Amino acid sequence: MMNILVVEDEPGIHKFLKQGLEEEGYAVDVADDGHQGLALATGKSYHIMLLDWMLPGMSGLEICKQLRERHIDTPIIFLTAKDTIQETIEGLQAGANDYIKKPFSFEELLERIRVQLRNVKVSTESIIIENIKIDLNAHQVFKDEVEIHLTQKEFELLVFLIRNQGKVCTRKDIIEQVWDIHFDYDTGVIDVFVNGIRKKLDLDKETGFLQTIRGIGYLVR
Amino acid sequence: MMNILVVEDEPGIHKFLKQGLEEEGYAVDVADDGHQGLALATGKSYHIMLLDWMLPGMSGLEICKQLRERHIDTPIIFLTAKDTIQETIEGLQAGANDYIKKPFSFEELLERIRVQLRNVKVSTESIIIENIKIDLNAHQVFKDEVEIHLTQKEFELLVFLIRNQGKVCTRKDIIEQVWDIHFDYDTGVIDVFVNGIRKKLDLDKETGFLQTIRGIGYLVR
DNA sequence: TTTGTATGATGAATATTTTAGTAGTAGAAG
DNA sequence: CTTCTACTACTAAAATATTCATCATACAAA
Repeated sequence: MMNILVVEDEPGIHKFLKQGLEEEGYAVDVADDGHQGLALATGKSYHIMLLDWMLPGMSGLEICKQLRERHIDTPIIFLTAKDTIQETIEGLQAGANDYIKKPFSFEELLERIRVQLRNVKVSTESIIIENIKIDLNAHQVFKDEVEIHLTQKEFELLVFLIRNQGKVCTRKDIIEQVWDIHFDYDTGVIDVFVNGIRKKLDLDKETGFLQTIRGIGYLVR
Repeated sequence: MMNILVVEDEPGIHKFLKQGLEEEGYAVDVADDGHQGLALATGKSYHIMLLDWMLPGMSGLEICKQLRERHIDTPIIFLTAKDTIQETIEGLQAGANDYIKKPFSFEELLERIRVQLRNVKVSTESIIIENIKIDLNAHQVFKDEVEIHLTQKEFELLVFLIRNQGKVCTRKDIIEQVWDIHFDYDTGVIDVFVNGIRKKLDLDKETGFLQTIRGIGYLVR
Protein backbone atom coordinates (compact mmCIF):
# COMPACT_ATOMS: atom_id res chain seq x y z
CA MET A 1 0.00 0.00 0.00
CA MET A 2 1.20 3.46 -0.89
CA ASN A 3 1.44 6.06 1.80
CA ILE A 4 1.24 9.78 1.36
CA LEU A 5 2.24 12.69 3.53
CA VAL A 6 0.08 15.78 3.21
CA VAL A 7 1.38 18.99 4.75
CA GLU A 8 -1.43 21.53 4.71
CA ASP A 9 -2.76 23.91 7.31
CA GLU A 10 -6.17 24.91 5.99
CA PRO A 11 -8.57 22.56 7.78
CA GLY A 12 -10.98 22.41 4.85
CA ILE A 13 -8.50 21.21 2.22
CA HIS A 14 -6.74 19.15 4.83
CA LYS A 15 -9.82 17.07 5.53
CA PHE A 16 -10.92 16.93 1.92
CA LEU A 17 -7.56 15.59 0.79
CA LYS A 18 -7.24 13.03 3.54
CA GLN A 19 -10.68 11.63 2.92
CA GLY A 20 -10.41 11.70 -0.83
CA LEU A 21 -7.03 10.02 -0.91
CA GLU A 22 -8.01 7.38 1.61
CA GLU A 23 -11.01 6.50 -0.51
CA GLU A 24 -8.54 5.87 -3.30
CA GLY A 25 -6.73 3.40 -1.09
CA TYR A 26 -3.77 5.45 0.03
CA ALA A 27 -2.54 5.61 3.61
CA VAL A 28 -2.48 9.29 4.48
CA ASP A 29 -0.61 11.15 7.21
CA VAL A 30 -1.35 14.80 7.66
CA ALA A 31 0.75 17.53 9.24
CA ASP A 32 -0.62 21.02 9.71
CA ASP A 33 2.52 22.98 10.31
CA GLY A 34 5.93 23.09 8.72
CA HIS A 35 8.00 21.66 11.53
CA GLN A 36 5.73 18.72 12.06
CA GLY A 37 5.76 18.16 8.32
CA LEU A 38 9.53 18.05 8.14
CA ALA A 39 9.72 15.79 11.18
CA LEU A 40 7.32 13.27 9.65
CA ALA A 41 8.98 13.48 6.25
CA THR A 42 12.39 12.68 7.66
CA GLY A 43 11.28 10.20 10.30
CA LYS A 44 9.07 7.98 8.24
CA SER A 45 9.23 6.72 4.71
CA TYR A 46 6.57 7.90 2.28
CA HIS A 47 5.95 7.14 -1.36
CA ILE A 48 4.94 10.70 -2.13
CA MET A 49 4.40 14.03 -0.38
CA LEU A 50 1.98 16.88 -1.08
CA LEU A 51 3.15 20.21 0.24
CA ASP A 52 1.39 23.50 0.67
CA TRP A 53 3.74 26.45 0.34
CA MET A 54 2.50 28.81 3.01
CA LEU A 55 2.53 27.04 6.34
CA PRO A 56 2.92 28.07 9.95
CA GLY A 57 6.39 27.39 11.33
CA MET A 58 8.28 26.55 8.17
CA SER A 59 7.35 27.05 4.53
CA GLY A 60 6.77 24.15 2.20
CA LEU A 61 9.57 25.49 0.04
CA GLU A 62 11.95 25.23 2.96
CA ILE A 63 10.80 21.68 3.76
CA CYS A 64 11.37 20.69 0.16
CA LYS A 65 14.88 22.13 0.08
CA GLN A 66 15.85 20.50 3.34
CA LEU A 67 14.63 17.10 2.25
CA ARG A 68 16.58 17.28 -1.00
CA GLU A 69 19.68 18.36 0.89
CA ARG A 70 19.40 15.23 2.97
CA HIS A 71 19.06 13.16 -0.19
CA ILE A 72 15.50 12.19 0.55
CA ASP A 73 14.23 11.81 -2.99
CA THR A 74 10.59 11.08 -2.36
CA PRO A 75 8.48 12.71 -5.06
CA ILE A 76 7.04 16.04 -3.94
CA ILE A 77 4.05 17.79 -5.43
CA PHE A 78 3.40 21.38 -4.45
CA LEU A 79 -0.24 22.20 -3.98
CA THR A 80 -0.46 25.89 -3.46
CA ALA A 81 -2.24 29.16 -4.06
CA LYS A 82 1.03 30.75 -5.09
CA ASP A 83 0.27 30.79 -8.78
CA THR A 84 2.79 33.02 -10.53
CA ILE A 85 5.23 31.60 -13.01
CA GLN A 86 8.12 32.82 -10.91
CA GLU A 87 6.87 30.92 -7.88
CA THR A 88 6.22 27.79 -9.90
CA ILE A 89 9.79 27.85 -11.15
CA GLU A 90 11.11 28.44 -7.65
CA GLY A 91 9.15 25.48 -6.34
CA LEU A 92 10.39 23.16 -9.06
CA GLN A 93 13.96 24.36 -8.64
CA ALA A 94 13.77 23.56 -4.96
CA GLY A 95 13.43 19.94 -5.98
CA ALA A 96 9.68 19.42 -6.40
CA ASN A 97 8.48 17.02 -9.06
CA ASP A 98 5.25 18.78 -9.90
CA TYR A 99 3.52 22.01 -9.05
CA ILE A 100 -0.24 22.31 -8.96
CA LYS A 101 -2.00 25.63 -8.47
CA LYS A 102 -5.08 26.05 -6.31
CA PRO A 103 -7.88 25.75 -6.96
CA PHE A 104 -7.17 22.34 -8.42
CA SER A 105 -9.17 19.42 -9.74
CA PHE A 106 -8.98 16.43 -7.44
CA GLU A 107 -9.12 14.10 -10.40
CA GLU A 108 -6.12 15.76 -11.98
CA LEU A 109 -4.26 15.65 -8.68
CA LEU A 110 -4.92 11.92 -8.45
CA GLU A 111 -3.59 11.38 -11.92
CA ARG A 112 -0.49 13.45 -11.27
CA ILE A 113 0.12 11.44 -8.12
CA ARG A 114 -0.08 8.28 -10.20
CA VAL A 115 2.45 9.72 -12.64
CA GLN A 116 4.90 10.19 -9.79
CA LEU A 117 4.19 6.77 -8.35
CA ARG A 118 4.83 5.12 -11.71
CA ASN A 119 8.44 6.16 -11.27
CA VAL A 120 8.92 4.89 -7.75
CA LYS A 121 6.72 1.84 -7.95
CA VAL A 122 9.53 -0.16 -9.37
CA SER A 123 11.74 0.51 -6.41
CA THR A 124 9.20 -0.04 -3.65
CA GLU A 125 7.30 -3.19 -2.84
CA SER A 126 9.70 -5.68 -4.30
CA ILE A 127 12.72 -5.91 -6.49
CA ILE A 128 13.53 -8.81 -8.75
CA ILE A 129 16.94 -9.31 -10.17
CA GLU A 130 17.84 -12.49 -11.96
CA ASN A 131 16.61 -15.33 -9.74
CA ILE A 132 16.58 -13.20 -6.61
CA LYS A 133 13.43 -11.54 -5.32
CA ILE A 134 13.58 -8.97 -2.56
CA ASP A 135 10.46 -8.05 -0.67
CA LEU A 136 11.12 -4.63 0.78
CA ASN A 137 8.10 -4.62 3.02
CA ALA A 138 8.49 -8.05 4.51
CA HIS A 139 12.27 -7.73 4.56
CA GLN A 140 12.55 -11.09 2.92
CA VAL A 141 14.81 -12.36 0.22
CA PHE A 142 14.04 -15.28 -2.03
CA LYS A 143 16.32 -17.20 -4.29
CA ASP A 144 14.45 -19.38 -6.75
CA GLU A 145 11.35 -18.99 -4.57
CA VAL A 146 13.21 -20.30 -1.53
CA GLU A 147 13.62 -17.88 1.32
CA ILE A 148 17.14 -16.99 2.28
CA HIS A 149 17.60 -15.33 5.60
CA LEU A 150 19.70 -12.18 5.50
CA THR A 151 20.54 -10.26 8.62
CA GLN A 152 19.47 -6.65 9.00
CA LYS A 153 22.72 -5.14 7.79
CA GLU A 154 23.11 -7.62 4.99
CA PHE A 155 19.63 -6.70 3.84
CA GLU A 156 20.25 -2.98 4.06
CA LEU A 157 23.47 -3.26 2.14
CA LEU A 158 21.92 -5.37 -0.59
CA VAL A 159 18.99 -3.00 -0.99
CA PHE A 160 21.29 0.00 -1.10
CA LEU A 161 23.41 -1.53 -3.81
CA ILE A 162 20.45 -2.66 -5.85
CA ARG A 163 18.77 0.73 -5.57
CA ASN A 164 21.89 2.17 -7.16
CA GLN A 165 21.89 -0.41 -9.90
CA GLY A 166 24.22 0.60 -12.69
CA LYS A 167 26.12 3.09 -10.56
CA VAL A 168 29.34 2.20 -8.84
CA CYS A 169 28.89 2.66 -5.11
CA THR A 170 32.15 3.74 -3.55
CA ARG A 171 33.22 2.39 -0.22
CA LYS A 172 32.69 5.88 1.12
CA ASP A 173 29.13 6.02 -0.24
CA ILE A 174 28.36 2.69 1.31
CA ILE A 175 29.86 3.32 4.71
CA GLU A 176 28.12 6.68 4.89
CA GLN A 177 24.72 5.62 3.66
CA VAL A 178 24.44 2.14 5.07
CA TRP A 179 26.52 2.40 8.23
CA ASP A 180 26.06 6.14 8.75
CA ILE A 181 29.72 6.56 9.58
CA HIS A 182 31.23 9.80 8.32
CA PHE A 183 34.90 9.29 9.11
CA ASP A 184 37.31 6.38 9.15
CA TYR A 185 36.15 4.74 5.97
CA ASP A 186 38.76 2.13 6.34
CA THR A 187 37.31 -0.85 8.12
CA GLY A 188 36.86 -4.12 6.40
CA VAL A 189 33.18 -4.40 7.27
CA ILE A 190 31.92 -3.89 3.78
CA ASP A 191 34.04 -6.70 2.39
CA VAL A 192 32.84 -9.03 5.06
CA PHE A 193 29.19 -8.27 4.43
CA VAL A 194 29.47 -8.42 0.68
CA ASN A 195 31.12 -11.74 1.16
CA GLY A 196 28.28 -12.89 3.37
CA ILE A 197 25.65 -11.83 0.85
CA ARG A 198 27.44 -13.52 -2.01
CA LYS A 199 27.73 -16.67 -0.03
CA LYS A 200 24.12 -16.79 1.05
CA LEU A 201 22.76 -15.96 -2.38
CA ASP A 202 25.32 -18.11 -4.08
CA LEU A 203 26.59 -15.32 -6.28
CA ASP A 204 29.72 -15.92 -8.20
CA LYS A 205 32.34 -13.24 -7.74
CA GLU A 206 32.92 -12.96 -11.46
CA THR A 207 29.59 -13.67 -13.05
CA GLY A 208 27.07 -12.66 -10.36
CA PHE A 209 25.26 -9.35 -10.49
CA LEU A 210 27.14 -8.03 -7.48
CA GLN A 211 30.49 -7.03 -8.83
CA THR A 212 33.64 -5.73 -7.21
CA ILE A 213 35.09 -2.61 -8.77
CA ARG A 214 38.63 -2.78 -7.62
CA GLY A 215 39.92 0.35 -5.97
CA ILE A 216 36.49 1.96 -5.90
CA GLY A 217 33.69 -0.12 -4.50
CA TYR A 218 30.89 -2.35 -5.69
CA LEU A 219 28.37 -2.34 -8.50
CA VAL A 220 25.12 -4.14 -9.18
CA ARG A 221 24.69 -4.84 -12.84
CA MET B 1 24.35 17.67 -24.53
CA MET B 2 20.78 16.60 -23.95
CA ASN B 3 18.68 16.10 -27.01
CA ILE B 4 15.00 16.81 -27.34
CA LEU B 5 12.38 15.78 -29.83
CA VAL B 6 9.65 18.32 -30.49
CA VAL B 7 6.58 17.14 -32.38
CA GLU B 8 4.53 20.19 -33.29
CA ASP B 9 2.84 21.26 -36.50
CA GLU B 10 2.15 24.96 -35.97
CA PRO B 11 5.11 26.65 -37.66
CA GLY B 12 5.15 29.56 -35.21
CA ILE B 13 5.48 27.50 -32.03
CA HIS B 14 7.66 25.03 -33.86
CA LYS B 15 10.28 27.67 -34.65
CA PHE B 16 9.97 29.40 -31.33
CA LEU B 17 10.59 26.17 -29.41
CA LYS B 18 13.48 25.04 -31.53
CA GLN B 19 15.26 28.34 -31.25
CA GLY B 20 14.55 28.82 -27.54
CA LEU B 21 15.66 25.33 -26.60
CA GLU B 22 18.79 25.50 -28.70
CA GLU B 23 19.73 28.72 -26.98
CA GLU B 24 19.53 26.77 -23.75
CA GLY B 25 22.02 24.30 -25.11
CA TYR B 26 19.75 21.44 -26.08
CA ALA B 27 20.03 19.58 -29.35
CA VAL B 28 16.58 19.79 -30.90
CA ASP B 29 14.94 17.67 -33.57
CA VAL B 30 11.56 18.73 -34.84
CA ALA B 31 8.84 16.73 -36.52
CA ASP B 32 5.72 18.38 -37.90
CA ASP B 33 3.44 15.45 -38.31
CA GLY B 34 2.54 12.45 -36.24
CA HIS B 35 4.09 9.71 -38.34
CA GLN B 36 7.39 11.47 -38.67
CA GLY B 37 7.31 12.10 -34.92
CA LEU B 38 6.82 8.46 -34.09
CA ALA B 39 9.49 7.42 -36.56
CA LEU B 40 12.05 9.74 -35.02
CA ALA B 41 11.02 8.80 -31.49
CA THR B 42 11.50 5.12 -32.14
CA GLY B 43 14.50 5.39 -34.39
CA LYS B 44 16.70 7.67 -32.35
CA SER B 45 17.33 8.04 -28.66
CA TYR B 46 16.17 11.22 -26.95
CA HIS B 47 16.40 12.43 -23.40
CA ILE B 48 12.97 14.00 -23.51
CA MET B 49 10.10 14.60 -25.93
CA LEU B 50 7.58 17.41 -26.23
CA LEU B 51 4.37 16.42 -27.96
CA ASP B 52 1.51 18.45 -29.28
CA TRP B 53 -1.78 16.59 -29.14
CA MET B 54 -3.44 17.57 -32.38
CA LEU B 55 -1.19 16.69 -35.27
CA PRO B 56 -1.63 15.73 -38.91
CA GLY B 57 -1.27 12.02 -39.52
CA MET B 58 -1.29 10.69 -35.97
CA SER B 59 -2.23 12.36 -32.72
CA GLY B 60 0.30 13.01 -29.99
CA LEU B 61 -1.81 10.87 -27.69
CA GLU B 62 -1.42 7.96 -30.05
CA ILE B 63 2.34 8.49 -30.34
CA CYS B 64 2.62 8.50 -26.58
CA LYS B 65 0.65 5.28 -26.20
CA GLN B 66 2.64 3.52 -28.88
CA LEU B 67 5.94 4.49 -27.38
CA ARG B 68 4.93 3.23 -23.96
CA GLU B 69 3.72 0.01 -25.47
CA ARG B 70 7.15 -0.50 -26.94
CA HIS B 71 8.67 0.18 -23.53
CA ILE B 72 10.31 3.38 -24.64
CA ASP B 73 10.32 5.24 -21.36
CA THR B 74 11.70 8.57 -22.44
CA PRO B 75 9.99 11.35 -20.47
CA ILE B 76 7.15 12.93 -22.43
CA ILE B 77 5.63 16.35 -21.84
CA PHE B 78 2.42 17.23 -23.59
CA LEU B 79 2.25 20.79 -24.82
CA THR B 80 -1.23 21.33 -26.07
CA ALA B 81 -4.24 23.58 -26.43
CA LYS B 82 -6.46 20.77 -25.18
CA ASP B 83 -7.03 22.24 -21.76
CA THR B 84 -9.85 20.38 -20.09
CA ILE B 85 -9.27 18.32 -17.00
CA GLN B 86 -10.54 15.24 -18.78
CA GLU B 87 -7.99 15.64 -21.56
CA THR B 88 -5.19 16.30 -19.10
CA ILE B 89 -5.99 13.08 -17.31
CA GLU B 90 -6.19 11.19 -20.57
CA GLY B 91 -2.78 12.48 -21.58
CA LEU B 92 -1.17 11.52 -18.31
CA GLN B 93 -2.82 8.10 -18.35
CA ALA B 94 -1.39 7.50 -21.79
CA GLY B 95 2.02 7.60 -20.18
CA ALA B 96 3.03 11.25 -20.28
CA ASN B 97 5.11 12.64 -17.45
CA ASP B 98 3.75 16.16 -17.51
CA TYR B 99 1.01 18.06 -19.26
CA ILE B 100 1.30 21.75 -20.03
CA LYS B 101 -1.56 23.76 -21.46
CA LYS B 102 -1.16 26.39 -24.14
CA PRO B 103 -0.54 29.23 -23.91
CA PHE B 104 2.42 28.39 -21.73
CA SER B 105 5.36 30.24 -20.24
CA PHE B 106 8.61 29.25 -21.87
CA GLU B 107 10.42 29.67 -18.56
CA GLU B 108 8.08 27.26 -16.85
CA LEU B 109 8.46 24.79 -19.68
CA LEU B 110 12.23 24.96 -19.31
CA GLU B 111 11.97 24.26 -15.62
CA ARG B 112 9.60 21.36 -16.12
CA ILE B 113 11.98 19.92 -18.68
CA ARG B 114 14.74 20.14 -16.10
CA VAL B 115 12.55 18.32 -13.59
CA GLN B 116 12.21 15.42 -16.01
CA LEU B 117 15.89 15.43 -16.87
CA ARG B 118 16.83 15.26 -13.18
CA ASN B 119 15.39 11.77 -13.16
CA VAL B 120 17.23 10.44 -16.17
CA LYS B 121 20.45 12.34 -15.72
CA VAL B 122 21.93 9.83 -13.34
CA SER B 123 21.81 7.05 -15.83
CA THR B 124 22.87 9.15 -18.77
CA GLU B 125 26.34 10.16 -17.78
CA SER B 126 28.25 8.61 -20.61
CA ILE B 127 30.65 9.71 -23.25
CA ILE B 128 30.80 8.25 -26.74
CA ILE B 129 33.73 8.70 -29.04
CA GLU B 130 33.96 6.75 -32.25
CA ASN B 131 33.20 3.14 -31.33
CA ILE B 132 34.11 3.63 -27.68
CA LYS B 133 31.48 4.25 -25.02
CA ILE B 134 32.41 5.32 -21.51
CA ASP B 135 29.89 4.96 -18.72
CA LEU B 136 30.96 7.37 -16.02
CA ASN B 137 28.60 5.96 -13.42
CA ALA B 138 29.35 2.33 -13.84
CA HIS B 139 33.00 3.06 -14.54
CA GLN B 140 32.78 0.85 -17.55
CA VAL B 141 34.20 1.16 -21.03
CA PHE B 142 32.74 -0.50 -24.08
CA LYS B 143 34.28 -1.00 -27.47
CA ASP B 144 31.73 -2.01 -30.08
CA GLU B 145 29.34 -2.91 -27.26
CA VAL B 146 31.88 -5.27 -25.72
CA GLU B 147 33.11 -4.36 -22.28
CA ILE B 148 36.80 -3.69 -21.95
CA HIS B 149 38.17 -3.67 -18.47
CA LEU B 150 40.31 -0.67 -17.63
CA THR B 151 41.98 -0.25 -14.27
CA GLN B 152 41.22 2.74 -12.08
CA LYS B 153 44.15 4.84 -13.26
CA GLU B 154 43.67 3.89 -16.88
CA PHE B 155 40.05 4.95 -16.58
CA GLU B 156 40.90 8.23 -14.89
CA LEU B 157 43.50 9.07 -17.48
CA LEU B 158 41.21 8.28 -20.37
CA VAL B 159 38.37 10.33 -18.92
CA PHE B 160 40.71 13.23 -18.26
CA LEU B 161 42.00 13.24 -21.79
CA ILE B 162 38.56 12.90 -23.31
CA ARG B 163 37.13 15.63 -21.11
CA ASN B 164 39.81 17.87 -22.61
CA GLN B 165 38.99 16.74 -26.11
CA GLY B 166 40.59 19.01 -28.68
CA LYS B 167 43.00 20.50 -26.18
CA VAL B 168 46.56 19.26 -25.90
CA CYS B 169 47.18 17.97 -22.38
CA THR B 170 50.77 18.51 -21.35
CA ARG B 171 52.59 15.90 -19.35
CA LYS B 172 52.58 18.35 -16.47
CA ASP B 173 48.80 18.79 -16.70
CA ILE B 174 48.32 15.08 -16.71
CA ILE B 175 50.66 14.22 -13.88
CA GLU B 176 49.15 16.98 -11.76
CA GLN B 177 45.50 16.32 -12.49
CA VAL B 178 45.45 12.57 -12.77
CA TRP B 179 48.29 11.58 -10.46
CA ASP B 180 48.14 14.59 -8.16
CA ILE B 181 51.90 14.88 -8.20
CA HIS B 182 53.21 18.44 -8.16
CA PHE B 183 56.95 17.90 -8.57
CA ASP B 184 59.15 15.44 -10.39
CA TYR B 185 57.16 15.33 -13.60
CA ASP B 186 59.67 13.02 -15.10
CA THR B 187 58.55 9.48 -14.56
CA GLY B 188 57.54 7.31 -17.43
CA VAL B 189 54.16 6.45 -15.96
CA ILE B 190 52.11 8.38 -18.43
CA ASP B 191 53.69 6.65 -21.39
CA VAL B 192 53.05 3.31 -19.80
CA PHE B 193 49.41 4.03 -19.16
CA VAL B 194 48.76 5.58 -22.56
CA ASN B 195 50.30 2.50 -24.01
CA GLY B 196 48.03 0.32 -21.90
CA ILE B 197 44.91 2.18 -22.97
CA ARG B 198 45.84 2.08 -26.63
CA LYS B 199 46.45 -1.60 -26.40
CA LYS B 200 43.24 -2.46 -24.64
CA LEU B 201 41.09 -0.27 -26.86
CA ASP B 202 43.03 -1.26 -29.93
CA LEU B 203 43.84 2.30 -30.89
CA ASP B 204 46.37 2.84 -33.56
CA LYS B 205 49.15 5.22 -32.62
CA GLU B 206 48.77 7.16 -35.83
CA THR B 207 45.10 6.97 -36.67
CA GLY B 208 43.41 6.49 -33.30
CA PHE B 209 41.78 9.39 -31.47
CA LEU B 210 44.44 9.37 -28.79
CA GLN B 211 47.41 11.12 -30.33
CA THR B 212 50.90 11.83 -29.14
CA ILE B 213 52.08 15.42 -29.35
CA ARG B 214 55.78 15.01 -29.35
CA GLY B 215 57.62 17.03 -26.75
CA ILE B 216 54.39 18.24 -25.13
CA GLY B 217 51.88 15.60 -24.23
CA TYR B 218 48.77 13.94 -25.62
CA LEU B 219 45.62 14.96 -27.40
CA VAL B 220 42.23 13.42 -27.97
CA ARG B 221 40.79 14.39 -31.31
C1' DT C 1 23.36 -19.11 24.81
C1' DT C 2 22.56 -17.74 20.35
C1' DT C 3 22.79 -14.49 16.80
C1' DG C 4 24.36 -10.44 14.63
C1' DT C 5 28.03 -7.25 13.84
C1' DA C 6 32.77 -5.59 13.73
C1' DT C 7 37.89 -6.18 13.65
C1' DG C 8 42.42 -7.96 12.40
C1' DA C 9 45.55 -11.06 9.97
C1' DT C 10 46.82 -13.58 5.99
C1' DG C 11 47.69 -14.66 1.26
C1' DA C 12 46.43 -14.27 -3.38
C1' DA C 13 45.17 -11.40 -7.02
C1' DT C 14 45.66 -7.26 -9.22
C1' DA C 15 47.29 -2.50 -9.94
C1' DT C 16 50.91 0.79 -10.19
C1' DT C 17 55.46 2.37 -10.75
C1' DT C 18 60.17 1.84 -12.04
C1' DT C 19 63.57 0.33 -15.05
C1' DA C 20 65.78 -0.59 -19.20
C1' DG C 21 66.21 -1.70 -23.96
C1' DT C 22 64.55 -0.37 -28.48
C1' DA C 23 62.90 2.60 -31.91
C1' DG C 24 61.63 6.75 -33.87
C1' DT C 25 62.41 11.95 -34.68
C1' DA C 26 64.53 16.42 -35.55
C1' DG C 27 68.20 19.30 -36.07
C1' DA C 28 73.15 19.99 -36.91
C1' DA C 29 77.31 18.80 -39.20
C1' DG C 30 79.65 16.71 -42.72
C1' DC D 1 71.57 14.12 -49.11
C1' DT D 2 73.46 11.40 -45.53
C1' DT D 3 75.12 10.62 -40.99
C1' DC D 4 75.62 11.70 -36.26
C1' DT D 5 73.81 13.03 -31.96
C1' DA D 6 70.60 14.16 -28.52
C1' DC D 7 66.24 13.71 -27.35
C1' DT D 8 61.66 11.70 -26.89
C1' DA D 9 58.41 8.02 -26.98
C1' DC D 10 57.10 3.03 -26.98
C1' DT D 11 57.10 -1.41 -24.92
C1' DA D 12 57.90 -5.36 -22.04
C1' DA D 13 59.17 -7.09 -17.92
C1' DA D 14 60.49 -6.74 -13.18
C1' DA D 15 59.76 -4.67 -8.67
C1' DT D 16 56.77 -2.71 -5.52
C1' DA D 17 52.43 -1.53 -3.53
C1' DT D 18 47.61 -1.97 -2.84
C1' DT D 19 43.28 -4.13 -2.50
C1' DC D 20 40.08 -7.80 -1.66
C1' DA D 21 38.34 -12.42 -0.02
C1' DT D 22 38.45 -15.24 3.58
C1' DC D 23 38.89 -16.98 8.06
C1' DA D 24 39.28 -16.71 12.92
C1' DT D 25 37.92 -14.25 16.56
C1' DA D 26 36.11 -10.73 19.65
C1' DC D 27 32.48 -8.08 21.20
C1' DA D 28 27.52 -6.76 21.79
C1' DA D 29 22.70 -7.42 21.90
C1' DA D 30 18.63 -10.21 22.27
